[in-house]
Amino acid sequence: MKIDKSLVRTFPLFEKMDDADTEALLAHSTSRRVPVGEAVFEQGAAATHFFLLLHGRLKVTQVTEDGQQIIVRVVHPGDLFGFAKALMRSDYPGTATAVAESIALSWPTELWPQFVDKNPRLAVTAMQTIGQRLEEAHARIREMSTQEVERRVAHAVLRLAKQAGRKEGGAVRIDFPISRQDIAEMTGTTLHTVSRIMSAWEAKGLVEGGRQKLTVKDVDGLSALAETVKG
Amino acid sequence: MKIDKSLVRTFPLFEKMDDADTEALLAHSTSRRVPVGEAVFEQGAAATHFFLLLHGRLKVTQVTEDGQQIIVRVVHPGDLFGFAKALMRSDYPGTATAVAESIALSWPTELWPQFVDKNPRLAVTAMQTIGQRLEEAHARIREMSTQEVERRVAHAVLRLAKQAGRKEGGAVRIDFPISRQDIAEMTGTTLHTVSRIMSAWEAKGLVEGGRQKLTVKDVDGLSALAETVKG
DNA sequence: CGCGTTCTTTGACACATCGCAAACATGAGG
DNA sequence: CCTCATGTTTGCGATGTGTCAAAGAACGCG
Repeated sequence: MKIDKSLVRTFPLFEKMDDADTEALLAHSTSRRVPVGEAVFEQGAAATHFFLLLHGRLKVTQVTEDGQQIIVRVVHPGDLFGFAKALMRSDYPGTATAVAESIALSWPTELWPQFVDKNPRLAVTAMQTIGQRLEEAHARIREMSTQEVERRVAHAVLRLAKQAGRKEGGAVRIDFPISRQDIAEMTGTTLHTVSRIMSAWEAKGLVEGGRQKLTVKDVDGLSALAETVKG
Repeated sequence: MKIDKSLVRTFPLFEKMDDADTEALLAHSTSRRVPVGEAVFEQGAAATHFFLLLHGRLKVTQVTEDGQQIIVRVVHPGDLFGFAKALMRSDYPGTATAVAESIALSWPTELWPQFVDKNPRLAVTAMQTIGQRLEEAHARIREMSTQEVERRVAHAVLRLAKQAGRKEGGAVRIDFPISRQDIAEMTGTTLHTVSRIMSAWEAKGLVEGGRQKLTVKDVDGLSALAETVKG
């Protein structure tokens, strides 16, 4: 799979890995196409594989006991995901669903220890990733504890713009279909409130919305809003 | 230090470790007494050591850019804490402050790799711990996204009762000084709201409060409240 | 033992946000 | 090209929670 290899090479994770090792890793992988709306794995299922997203976009969601859904994170190309086993879990804590046509590589979890053994760098990266995720989670808790909805939404949108933004002139378009509902589930609010807020922003010329579309027209303006100390 | 060793032995972390290894670990450690209000380490400081709480109780806090504080977690005896380096971080993400007279063991972070090497079980436990923490963080995000304050507070109190509860007849007293402010910072609300809620609970006979004191008198009742689907 | 600090309780009020409901827009598929 | 499903906008009323303010209670310290 030549295409895979050259693509994989562009990811930070494999940057410092030599060709032989990369090859070895890929040799054991299975590539899988995931159409929009389909899940790579479901919350609670036995964690049989871990994954690397080659192309596309996924959202990882969790459902609460009483049926409400939240988006835990968005998976971008180059991200490792679903490595529950590295954390000594036997099942997936969330559901990973494609929001855009995606391609993912997968490995059986049993292979994880070998890989780590053979390539300590992988372990380090994995640790860093997990550390980052923990930090992100805490940042989100901090936000939800102390900030009003508008600022939270602003942060979320800016984050998306940074991670999945596509420059279009002075504006940045978010590169995959995302609904108000999605943003609401990422920020702990309702789609109604998100819609209202974004309408206001649109009036101010900060963003431009559309059905499952979102473009940030004034990054600085939105940043200012996100950082504003109330009062 | 015989006392340390026999105490340490009671912790799950060392349960399956043989005496020689335990001894070796302890040999490199430094024991430190932490009076109430004092910090073991501060947010942003270089992560020079990692720790094990022997006795007492700590709270780990973070301050937001605009000065608000949140409690990230409570550290109980037997817990490993401050191992930022295991996550490839060079500084501590939060501040650990004693809320009760405490004793902690510490090791230089440089020793971490050796320990892990020598005792793989430690690595596994550490991973599990981190996994748990990530999960807890997500659970908290879920709660904050979907539940009203009263349920969140109920959950927080029940968690504390489980982790730091001391049976007193049918009731469970939380075994360290905790203020309404603390609970507010754990649940993302204000001390006023917490106070109001707990007054209501007290009227219903669910809990009994006092200055920095809290006793759950009716665990089942409170649990019911925590799980209640609104409506 | 009394003083002052810290923590807690309570009231009144404002307001952000949710819930409900209905109209509207957009894009996909026949 | 029309129609239906899905996503979006908007209004209105209800209300949970934050904010401000002040009094009261508990504890530590001199």
